[in-house]
Amino acid sequence: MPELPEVETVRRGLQPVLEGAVVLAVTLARPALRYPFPERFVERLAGRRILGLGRRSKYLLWEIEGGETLLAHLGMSGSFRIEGLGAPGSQTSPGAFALARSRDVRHDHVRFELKGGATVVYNDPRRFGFMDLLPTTDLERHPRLAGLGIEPTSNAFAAATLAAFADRRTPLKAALLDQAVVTGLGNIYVCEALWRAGLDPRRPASVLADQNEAEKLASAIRAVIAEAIEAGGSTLRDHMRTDGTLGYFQHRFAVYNREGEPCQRPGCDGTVLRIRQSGRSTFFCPSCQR
DNA sequence: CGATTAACCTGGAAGC
DNA sequence: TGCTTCCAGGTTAATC
Repeated sequence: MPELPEVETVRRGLQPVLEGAVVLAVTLARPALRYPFPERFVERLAGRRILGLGRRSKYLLWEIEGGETLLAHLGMSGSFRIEGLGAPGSQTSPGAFALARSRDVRHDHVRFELKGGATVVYNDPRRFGFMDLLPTTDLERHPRLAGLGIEPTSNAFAAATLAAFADRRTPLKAALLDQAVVTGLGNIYVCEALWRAGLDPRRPASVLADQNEAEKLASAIRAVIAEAIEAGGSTLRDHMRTDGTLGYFQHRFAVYNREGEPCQRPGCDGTVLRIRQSGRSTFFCPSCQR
């Protein structure tokens, strides 16, 4: 499910419940998700306080008292939900699950019981997600985090970041999906950002050697990510917030999932096209994306 | 080196 | 009502 905006939405939903909370018990329904759970996962968490909840790219980082960090990735279909919270307005609305992919308790894989009565449940039908637990001091060296590029939400991200592609002939689409230069983008937001920038996804990434194009694309990425976070992410099938409500940025897609529809750019009479690039669908308007 | 493809898994939608 | 095929917000190992 999740690109950066969806993971950030989940982080913001979990933060008020997890930050400062003490883990009473952890229950695993199976020995592995995509990868096995780390050694003594349950024992290393039980009785500990959660100090903070961060995010790097599409990874959630739970800072645990005692110097360890829990790393969680949602894969394609992972979600967290909160149970047992009495606070008004934070209860899961009964109809909410039915709107996203139907939830099945068979896919509840991890339960974190917190002191005070709340339980955080990780559900993941496809099990492409995973969790790891490691000393916080080793975090940057974790194989999954070590190669990640700049966050598009950070002040460090600019047109100059994209100049790294100046000598790359790979298509723009593939370049932006690669997490090594800019990190956090996935299939949806790459398509949307390239449409906003008016760039053809098939163009060689070396087009970004042009300062003008790099500026346009950088601000398109920045804007689409910020707007999507603001909207609580995009719900296609699985993504939901921790209270069970859905993201709504999907209603603002210009091209993603809009094959055959007229291009929304004022003055453009093109039609949204779907093609296949490196095994994934790309949506774009061939008439105004050059 | 760079660039596609297959694989990991389940379930929903579309086609016949 | 089936039964089959395709497709999905990701990542990575294997294969050109």
